[in-house]
Amino acid sequence: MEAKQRGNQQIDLQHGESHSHSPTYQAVLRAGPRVRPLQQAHAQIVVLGKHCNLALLTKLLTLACAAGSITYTRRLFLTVSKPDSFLFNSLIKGSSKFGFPYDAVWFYNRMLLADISPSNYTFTSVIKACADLSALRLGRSIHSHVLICGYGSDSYVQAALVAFYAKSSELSVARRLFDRIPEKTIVAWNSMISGYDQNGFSREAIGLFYQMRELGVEPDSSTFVSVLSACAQLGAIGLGCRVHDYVVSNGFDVNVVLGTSLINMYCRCGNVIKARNVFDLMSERNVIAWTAMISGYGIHGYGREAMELFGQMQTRGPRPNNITFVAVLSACAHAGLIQEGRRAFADMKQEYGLVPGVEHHVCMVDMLGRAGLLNEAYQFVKELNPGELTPAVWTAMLGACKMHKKFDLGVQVAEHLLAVEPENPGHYVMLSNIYALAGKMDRVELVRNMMIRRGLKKQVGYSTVEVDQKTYLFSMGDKSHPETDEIYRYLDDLMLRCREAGYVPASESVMHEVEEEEREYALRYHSEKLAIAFGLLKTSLGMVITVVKNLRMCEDCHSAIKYISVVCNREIVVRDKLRFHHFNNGSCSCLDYW
DNA sequence: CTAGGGTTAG
Repeated sequence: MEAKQRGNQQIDLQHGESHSHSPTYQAVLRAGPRVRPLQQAHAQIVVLGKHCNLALLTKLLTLACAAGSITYTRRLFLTVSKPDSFLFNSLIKGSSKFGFPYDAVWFYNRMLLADISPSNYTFTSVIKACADLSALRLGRSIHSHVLICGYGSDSYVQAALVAFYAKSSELSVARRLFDRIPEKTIVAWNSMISGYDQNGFSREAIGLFYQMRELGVEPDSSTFVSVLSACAQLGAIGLGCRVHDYVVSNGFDVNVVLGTSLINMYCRCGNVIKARNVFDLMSERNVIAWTAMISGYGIHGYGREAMELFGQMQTRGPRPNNITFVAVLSACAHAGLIQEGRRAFADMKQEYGLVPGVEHHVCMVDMLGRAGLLNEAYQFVKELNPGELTPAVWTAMLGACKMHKKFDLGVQVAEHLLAVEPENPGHYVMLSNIYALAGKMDRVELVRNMMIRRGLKKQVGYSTVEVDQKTYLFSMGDKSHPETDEIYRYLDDLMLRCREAGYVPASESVMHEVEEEEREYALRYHSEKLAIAFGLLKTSLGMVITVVKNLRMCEDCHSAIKYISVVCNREIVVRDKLRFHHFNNGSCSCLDYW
């Protein structure tokens, strides 16, 4: 064995190739993360009989992985006779870093089979792979390997574990682990904050951020990204602006990720102008940044601006991808840009070779349906492959039927949906609304009863409004607020003034409320009306009121708010589940098209 | 002989 090693070394020395400056090693480095040049370098290695040089092979394999060819990497790996821990660690890290989590796990298993002990470095990478796979069971067992091998207090491993449990929706486990870390690194904090954010617990994410600040821990750009995302979800522009100020005044570099996060926050908090400012100032803009900005215009109904930016992207920006086209098509749908939408859908397939998915189909049906082109929308649906006829597509078709009062087709579609997704309360609500519009009140009652019998409840609607950087939450008929009496009195008075100005409340028949109590409160006290009343009470003239609602707005509220904007002479902005409505002087930016 | 980890955007 010793003799053999020495022998190899002698050969290497002969060729002068035993260290990193050898021509072969240089050839591998020059090849970089590109498959073809790597194959050539590999050929050279084989020809020179250097296929036993592990250092060389490790570099080659790492680059093959970085080149994105996991098949080539694996093929090369099988030619290595005695892989060592260094090679395994490099491979596991590379596969998990470059998006091959399955392979990372596979290499990890090979490592164990080869009886090579994993190190803390091994664990960080393989745990990340488990996180990417949301592979809870596997991750748990690797967690126990960690403890057995004595790496339970390695700070890198701990942060990776926190992120892993959070990504596997085990937030309480993640939190318990996090709490037990005596010296929390900034990455541990970030893992927990982003864990909350990614699971929709925006308030918890922000709460933990405040806790971290109180302990004097300095945030970094990754912290900001998660906090801004939480602000975006909540519509918390106050905190969002403060984070932005902090970033700028402390000289943080607004990199492409942070910039995109800011764009998203400003767009979803209602300030597209500031979002565009950030976009224009960014030194690097990738496809995600462009898509975020286009999508931002889209949700505000600024279809022209969205298409203008998309045009620029096509001529001098990064190549649009599937998600870009979701943003483009939905912008077209919200703004009624039918020609542009049809064109984009065709370009997506023909010019860019992209395959439309469910979301694109939904956008198309939605776009055509809203515009009243019901036949074309229906034709579009019928031309889809059976596998593409998802409930989401039918739901879009149903929305169009309801909007344009296509009774027969609407009932047909709704009944189909009820059969496929009997547990989705939204379908019942739609069907009952369609019956109500057709004046078939007995049917309305029937659907309502069916819903009750199946124990289904309409999703609870709530709205939030920010006053003095604090957000207040209201739900329908809510009386939990300490100033409830004042708010209700003010709202009643306000609606009276709206009626005098010509507002006609929607008839009760079009409202679908399951509980008796809800019916009583429904019209007058929908959550957005309460939130707006509170906002008007607490802010001075000239201040814009911004409300965030978790569901779509009903037509009655939409009409009422138009009147409120007149009688109070206020600009009111409402973000509903899908888009923004800017109410001013009695009209809405969506032009009643939403 | 060879590097070095975990967190972050649409």
